[in-house]
Amino acid sequence: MELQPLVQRFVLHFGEMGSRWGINRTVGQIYALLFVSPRMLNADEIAEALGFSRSNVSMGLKELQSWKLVRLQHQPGDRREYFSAPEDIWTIFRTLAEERRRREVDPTLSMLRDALMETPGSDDERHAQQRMREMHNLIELVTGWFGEVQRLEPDTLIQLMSMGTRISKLLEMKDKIKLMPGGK
Amino acid sequence: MELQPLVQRFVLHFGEMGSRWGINRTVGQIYALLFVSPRMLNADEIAEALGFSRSNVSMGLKELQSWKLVRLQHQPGDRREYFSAPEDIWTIFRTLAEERRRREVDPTLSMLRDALMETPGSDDERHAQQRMREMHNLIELVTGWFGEVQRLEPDTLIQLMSMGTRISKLLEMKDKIKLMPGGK
DNA sequence: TTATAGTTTCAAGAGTTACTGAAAATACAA
DNA sequence: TTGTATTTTCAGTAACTCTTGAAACTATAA
Repeated sequence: MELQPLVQRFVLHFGEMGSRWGINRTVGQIYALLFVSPRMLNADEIAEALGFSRSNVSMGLKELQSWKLVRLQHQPGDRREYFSAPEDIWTIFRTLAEERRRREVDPTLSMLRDALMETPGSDDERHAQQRMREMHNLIELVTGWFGEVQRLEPDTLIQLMSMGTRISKLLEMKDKIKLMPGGK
Repeated sequence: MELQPLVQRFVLHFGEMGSRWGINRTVGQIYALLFVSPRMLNADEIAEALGFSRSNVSMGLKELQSWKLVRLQHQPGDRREYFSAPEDIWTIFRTLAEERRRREVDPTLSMLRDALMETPGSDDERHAQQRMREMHNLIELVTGWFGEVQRLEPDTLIQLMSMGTRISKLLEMKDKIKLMPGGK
């Protein structure tokens, strides 16, 4: 299978981008290919299209499975495993955010919590702890909010995001209503 | 300068975390150290505290400067350059988001835009292009929204985030008001 | 100007991660 | 069961990134 030029550029770009994150080139390219592919692909097809060894693709797919970013399915009458990226891009976005939180944010939060439990033994430690507290609170606020917002319907979310900063007007309005006599 | 245990753990954790992102251990540790330090530090102090070579620290600081994550200042009567992380954690958060957008999102968006300009030469390419369009729109929506929201005052932002999903109630309310006779 | 404190660059070596082909394991069909 | 198709593992090598010490450079003080 020869890659079409449009797809080729997309795939190469994600290979490069992947390496800026923790993800390696192979994994980036495999995902990009699955993302734009009109049908499920098996490992041999992927290896051929991208010019990687079969074993490299196997490892890449395993990595993607551990990120829950690909779905595995069997085709009737074919023993091989076929892979695809989810149809809905919001699902992809959510999965990615969720996994990153699990792998990167949660361990950091737990380290910070431990550190905040300790009694500082000096002024410098007291200061350090104060900074850690600020970081802890920021992370909790942001991830907590993110977790909640993710549960909204994509439509509501799009509506919300399309509002941009006008959202702050809405907040002011809310405050006024609260202050009105008879307001809840 | 011996690192205090509390600070030590924090610094090591960020070293590890750094390597999961594109950032290397040295850079992660240097930033962590600056973040919790009660005063500005010079390169020698950093090198000594973390046990890295002077030149390694120099390169790390350069990297951090290119991310705009550290501030450089001279102390009166001292030739050496002193470094610090911004006091306000929201500033740090914003800078990080801004730089990541510039380095990772913008190039991706521009690649996608180019790809969307082209005329697909097959059904497969048409499908690929459709997927790229979905990705493009999602990225534009999210980053555009992010850009706007960043400009809000931290207080407003905190208020907004603390609302979580209750924000959707606010949206419904807005719609009702719009529908009311006499509503704008 | 020269001397010196401080910073950056760079080539080389150390360390790490990616990738491959071969071999082992697994899954299924006959 | 045996045979065959498919996937996974793994040891070795290739490629890449990190780290260092030495040398070059820069800025300031005398």
